[in-house]
Amino acid sequence: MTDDLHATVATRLVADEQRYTANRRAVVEVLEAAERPLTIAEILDRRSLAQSSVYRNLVVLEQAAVVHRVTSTDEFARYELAEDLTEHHHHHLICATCGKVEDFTVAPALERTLENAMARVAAETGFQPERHRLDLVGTCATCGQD
Amino acid sequence: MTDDLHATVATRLVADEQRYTANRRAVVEVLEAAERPLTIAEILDRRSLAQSSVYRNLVVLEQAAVVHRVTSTDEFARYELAEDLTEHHHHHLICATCGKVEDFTVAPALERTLENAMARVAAETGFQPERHRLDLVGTCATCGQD
DNA sequence: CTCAGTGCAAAGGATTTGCATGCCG
DNA sequence: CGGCATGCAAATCCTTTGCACTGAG
Repeated sequence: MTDDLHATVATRLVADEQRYTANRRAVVEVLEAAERPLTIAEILDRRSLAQSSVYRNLVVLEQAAVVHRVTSTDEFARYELAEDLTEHHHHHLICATCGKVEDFTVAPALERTLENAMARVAAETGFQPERHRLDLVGTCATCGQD
Repeated sequence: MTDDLHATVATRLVADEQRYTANRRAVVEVLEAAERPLTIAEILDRRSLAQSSVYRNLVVLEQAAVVHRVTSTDEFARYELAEDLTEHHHHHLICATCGKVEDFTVAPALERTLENAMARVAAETGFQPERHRLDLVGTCATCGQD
């Protein structure tokens, strides 16, 4: 599974005329090991890398559709592996207090309903939807212990 | 309707021990006139106000539940009037290319399904959902004209 | 009079970029 | 060898803050 992942990443980078360097692999490994989207600071905590390289490589990886950028309520950008590189489609629980982002999934029936709604919107407006973002914003278990 | 709006805003601010000043009213009027969430720069374009006052007043207005902060794919924060001050609950079409945010609504049945899903997640995890965020990310009509 | 709100300018902090060096192809 | 990736440090840019001033109650 892991080998598959790196092979796929390499393919996507090559398709984008980019190399799969050691630093880029390091970033992918960190995100693979994480169970939730990580901030740049969290990536740097887990691997000793130059900050600017992480920023630059995340741009490259996002452009090659390897990683996905997630926005929370705070000012930090967070990154996760693209959904089609991991097991499945998921959504986010966003803590309005601390900004932490956790993953969750919903029933397939609801997903299908969402897809239908997206298609309808595309038909009614000039907007071309690529993906949907269903997040729950609230208070995480940790911040809720007051 | 407009008078109602300002009366409600005033009430919320008073409840938060804040005044409804001319600058704050100006911000509310700008957001009321807009048909989509606006960036700080867009607010400043529409009214001649000190940048710092806009930032500070948006903090106050958000805390009083008068305005709501929306995150897009770009680095600019966007603001809109709280949903319960305007006609109805809506979602956002977010352009991945230019960051622009437009409003849209979905069928009530889908909304109810979403509410149910939220309640289930709350029961299964320690997370306390306050609201949901269903956005469609894609390409807007303008950026799609290539 | 008092104190919150305002405006200007300077500071903060995440992110980006310039440039010299290193390394893959 | 040539060119992209890297790392350090400096620059950017959205946002926040310090401070003196104004105005509402």
